[in-house]
Amino acid sequence: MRTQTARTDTADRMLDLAERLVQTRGFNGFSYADIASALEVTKASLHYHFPTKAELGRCLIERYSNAFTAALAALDESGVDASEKLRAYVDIYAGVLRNERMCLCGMLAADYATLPEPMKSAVTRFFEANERWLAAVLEQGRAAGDLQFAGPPLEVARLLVSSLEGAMLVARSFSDVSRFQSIADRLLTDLSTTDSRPAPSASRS
Amino acid sequence: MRTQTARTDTADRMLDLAERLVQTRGFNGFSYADIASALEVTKASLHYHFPTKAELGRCLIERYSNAFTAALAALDESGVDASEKLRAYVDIYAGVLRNERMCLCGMLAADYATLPEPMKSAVTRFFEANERWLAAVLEQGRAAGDLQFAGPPLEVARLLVSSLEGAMLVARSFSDVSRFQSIADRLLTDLSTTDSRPAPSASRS
DNA sequence: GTCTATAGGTGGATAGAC
DNA sequence: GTCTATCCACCTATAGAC
Repeated sequence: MRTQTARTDTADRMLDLAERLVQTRGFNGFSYADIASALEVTKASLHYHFPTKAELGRCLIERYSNAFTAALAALDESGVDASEKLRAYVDIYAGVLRNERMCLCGMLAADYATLPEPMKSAVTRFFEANERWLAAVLEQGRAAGDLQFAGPPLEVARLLVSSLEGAMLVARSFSDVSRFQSIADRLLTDLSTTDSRPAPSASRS
Repeated sequence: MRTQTARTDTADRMLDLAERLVQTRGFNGFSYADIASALEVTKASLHYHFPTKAELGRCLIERYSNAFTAALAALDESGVDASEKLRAYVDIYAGVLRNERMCLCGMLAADYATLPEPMKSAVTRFFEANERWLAAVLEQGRAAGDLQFAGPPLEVARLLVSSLEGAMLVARSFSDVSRFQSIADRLLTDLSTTDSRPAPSASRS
């Protein structure tokens, strides 16, 4: 256990700011100088904690992924049903957007071609972990009868991750969280067993 | 009418390459030097045609939006039904992704916070134009009975634009077009009147 | 662990010749 | 319309003192 050092030490404060800068401006849209001046330290001090920008980026994804994993695990332990889990999952995204940020890994997916290799694989692993968690929730929800959808849960999970990332991306450029919320609500409604959409009019062959 | 000058003049070749660079690396992920060396001209020559990077970016969005508008207008004049229009719309996106690119404006939406003002408004106008066109197609398709969905067409249009942008973004990081295609197919199926999904099991109150 | 100082390179952009 | 040459601000990164 940590003794008496500050709750947020220097490296954490650096990561906090770097994270916000990546989420708002992209990995190629900020510099060590931006962080240094905002925290009133020198660039050299930054390089002491994070020798290269690639290493800083890798640490950012690691921390972000761990926080996400922990949040999803907490949801699993909460004992709520699948549709409530999906709602809570969407709320995580909405919270990021309310801070005028894009998902860290969604932003890095845009910068993907310019990223160093360790960051690339960390980004796709983030998406895969999200998809796996969602697929499990979807499967559980369908079995329990509180969700309905056709086909493999993993396919629906991929639709959800991609659609939510895209909804954040577009909504942020309009500075309009309700654009995201409206899309997310529609996605969740389509999975709900208590919606009121018209029944399909015909089956094939 | 253009006389005997080259089919693709210098400025067009510059735009072609700049477009590809933005779509793959983002607006902050390339430089005038990248374009100059690839085309074997000097940076000064680039600055003759496009005085600033902001102006180059503005021209890129303008050209891209015009091409998109023309493609959608051609679809309108083709006389195909709404669901075929949606399929063709998705195919435009798929073609971009097959070239290992992200949608230009989707990429710029990620870079949004770092863009000069003229580029920002051009990006959101692109999204709005897409949403308007899709909303009209959706409305027409629902009236004709070959599409089904609940609520305002504009809401569904926004879901489609955001989801397709997000699906491109994520699929590109996996270098996997089938990831996009599977999501797009599912979105179209959900709008189709000839699908085979299970009927809703209950109506609210 | 933080600093000063600086290396070595690249960014966008301009002047002026041809 | 394209070139050479150059400016200067900024970039990531390092050396070495404290």
